[in-house]
Formats: sequence, C-alpha cells, structure tokens
Amino acid sequence: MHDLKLLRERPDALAAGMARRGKGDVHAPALARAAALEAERRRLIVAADERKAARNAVTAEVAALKKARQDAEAPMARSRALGEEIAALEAELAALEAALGDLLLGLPNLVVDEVPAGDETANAVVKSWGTPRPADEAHPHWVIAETLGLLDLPRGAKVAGSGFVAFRGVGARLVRGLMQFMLDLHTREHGYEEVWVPFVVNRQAMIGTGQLPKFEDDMYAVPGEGLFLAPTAEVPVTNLHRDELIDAGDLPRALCAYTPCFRREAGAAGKDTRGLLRLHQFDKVELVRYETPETARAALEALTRHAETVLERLELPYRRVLLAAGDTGFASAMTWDLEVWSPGTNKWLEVSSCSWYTDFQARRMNLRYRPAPGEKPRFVHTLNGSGLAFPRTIAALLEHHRQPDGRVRVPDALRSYLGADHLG
RNA sequence: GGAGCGGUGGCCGAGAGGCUGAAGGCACCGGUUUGCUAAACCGGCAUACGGUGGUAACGCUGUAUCGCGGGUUCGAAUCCCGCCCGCUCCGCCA
Repeated sequence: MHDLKLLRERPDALAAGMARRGKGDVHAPALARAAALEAERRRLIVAADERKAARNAVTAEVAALKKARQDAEAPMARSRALGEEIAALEAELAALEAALGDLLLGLPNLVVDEVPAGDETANAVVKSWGTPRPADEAHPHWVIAETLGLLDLPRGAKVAGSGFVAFRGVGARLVRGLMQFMLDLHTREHGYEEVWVPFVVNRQAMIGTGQLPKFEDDMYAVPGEGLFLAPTAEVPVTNLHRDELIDAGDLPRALCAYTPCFRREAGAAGKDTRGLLRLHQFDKVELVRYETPETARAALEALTRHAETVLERLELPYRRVLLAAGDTGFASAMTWDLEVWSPGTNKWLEVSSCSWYTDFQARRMNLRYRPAPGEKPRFVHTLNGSGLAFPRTIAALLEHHRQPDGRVRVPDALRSYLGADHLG
C-alpha cells in the first residue's frame, strides 16, 4: 500500500517505479484511475465536512434554544436537511473509497534503487559459497529417499493428493531434527525470539502482508470460516503486532517460528513436480524482523546471513541472488534469494527468499512506532526470510552428502538431533 | 453451543443524550526548586483525513475517531439492533 500523498504529489515517481518491474505499463490504468478517484475523494470530503461543520453549529443553536426553553423547530429542520445531504455525500464517498482501496491494494511495492530493473534475466548472483558437487542425475533425492525409506510419496498422495508427502522413520525424524536445529541456531546464536503461532489466518492478516487480495487463487481457504491456511509463517508472525504503536526502544524485534506452509500453486501444474521440489504443504522456519527505516537495509543483510548460516552449517553449497525488479515479489522492495545446489537435478533450488518490505506491509497492517517521546508515529519496516524451507534443503542434503555406499552423511551440526552420523 | 459481564487515549480508569477529544492517575516531554539523584510544584502531551499559510520544521483551521457496522435523534462514548473480541459459569470435547 502506498501513501496517498505520493499518488497525489508524485504520480510520475510511482509510475516510473512500477515500470521498473519490467511489465510495461500494466499498472498505468490503475494509477490513473486511482489519481482521479483521489481527486474526487478530496472534493467529497470538503463538501461533506462543510455540511458537518454547519450542522454542528446548528445543533449548538438547538441546544441553546432548548436550554432557554424556546422554540427550536427551525434550526432542527435545517439540521435534518443537512443530515440528508451529508448521508448522500458519505454514501458516495464510501463507495469511492472502497474502489480506491481496491486499486491501491492491488499495486505492488516500489523496489529500492539498488535493485536492477528488468525481468528475471536481470537477476544477479552476488555471492557463492562452497564447492558444488558435480551433477549426478542418476541419484536424485527422490530415489535416495525412497531407497533409504525416508519418504513415502504414493501414500502421501493417497491421503491428500499429489503434492502432499509422508516422511517415515528416519525421514520423519530428519524433519523434526531440522526444525529443532534451525530454531536453536536462530534463537541461541542469532538473537531471535521463538514464537509459535496459528497455522490459519484471517483475511485481514492476509491483506496485511500482501497475499490478498491479489493472490487468493493460490491460497487454501477454510470454507465458511473466513480463514486461510497460512502460506508462510510470514503471515501470522508479521501480523502479530498489527494495529500497534511500538515504542522505539522495542525496535528492532526479531522473531522466528516454525510452521507448515500451504500453497495451492494454482498456476504451477506440471512444473518441478518430482520428489520434494514443489509441494502443496511443506515445513519452514521463518525469520521476521521489525526495524526502523534507518536500520532496515543492514537488517536485510543480517537476516540473510542468518539464513545462509543454516546452509553453511549443513555444509551445502549455495549462492545468493539479487532479484531484479520484475522478479521481486509483490510486497517486497528488495529480495535476495538463496539457492542451494542440487546435484541430483542439476539445478540451483530456491530455499530462502529474504525480503525487505519497507513500509509497504506496515501501512496495510497499520503497524507504527514512535521514534522518540513526543515525535509523530512512523511506519515500521518489516523483513522476513526463510531460514530455511525444509523440502529442498532435504533434497540438497541427500544428494550432496550421498556417499558411494549409498548412505548419506549427516553434517556435524545435525548429528545430535538425529542421533546418527549417517542415514541408511 | 447456552448464560452473564465487559471492550474508552501509549497504559490504567471515570463518564450513562448537548457544557466530553473525552475527568483523574501512570508513563513521557519542558520548566521551577535542588550539591547530585529523588521528591514536590507549574506547564505540555492522541491519531487520521481535509482546507490554508510556509522551501521546510511547523502554524492556523475543519471533520472524524470511546471494539466494528447499522439504527433512533436536531444532536450518541452514552439509547436500540447485529457482529467481533475478552473474562466468568454451564454444556461438549483433544
């Protein structure tokens, strides 16, 4: 959500910013319409406010007359007439603001200057870590996992459909171990507060972080309840402080949470569907930060390092990719993806997306802070990133640490959680 | 699911048709006093959206806001209806 003042005073800047996302002027009609509605909105406010002021004056007259026990019928009639005009203007205003709100909620965030313009072909690898194991397409993770009995794809599909998986035995324990390992790392070494949150969220929360209204088709809805299965912990965790005014002394705040994530992936049928690459339900530990505008950029680097540390401890080669404007998510102003190397599929797999939302989400959530006593509230800057998503991490782990004897070496960091140094 | 009670500013808490953007307190800010701190005293202290003046910080001004949405009324924090949330009790339940 953008500041209406920006729409009014710098519509060109808004349009230019949207254009950097590389999809031509797709937002130009909405911007033009929003600007027109905004002008009309002000006209209606002025008209309505004038009449309200008049009514308030008339009402005071009535009170004075009544107190003096005099006839007040004339001002009462005037007030009634004003009331009807006000009601008509307000009805018009409400309809207009609803339309304007819909338009504004559908406009993406502006990216910051250091984000390259263009589509995903302009994405830039800014960092690499580790030595990727040569491609070994004979041993993709789904083969390794089924051979070792970690994963039961057919039975997952049996109970919920394709895109839902069952882990078994040591595989299930691996999931639990990853959850504990990641939460321990972020809480003990990176200073995050662990939270455990609802896995379903209401519509307002989904609007707050930007999933709605635009991406409703990708979400699982709970019929009749007005609820959605959380597509990422970003939604329940970031919305925890919705509609709050935070003391500056309480910033920054760093929260981390494990949650399952549910995504319909409505437009993705047939793409990367083997094994653990793309699921309707998966697990993730998420990092969320509330920052001031001054600290937010540095916090994005810090949060991304926290996610990278997970990969380093798991001894998995990865690279950091700065997303170009056109590939940057709807609500994000800047995103670094972390991609882990998957020798079994000969691909880099996205396992984390670390984003800085500037004040875009905070406006939608009405999440503010007071910089100093006596100063006016400002919107908080929000950030989040996976630290990490489990399935692709597991895929890379199995493929990368597979030994010639077919067993999988467990990295040191994970051994105490699994109680074993090998799988299989 | 049923019954009762409640939701007021950053926080606590009065108010029960007009004099209430809202008493009082806490917190916070400025000042007086003070060896320092504390205390005491004086003053200040909501937000949003408009209009207007200023490069701006901000000033002046209007409107709205007492959980949300409707209604009654010349006028609603206050009365009525619906909804949401919280607490207590009952029922059901892992």
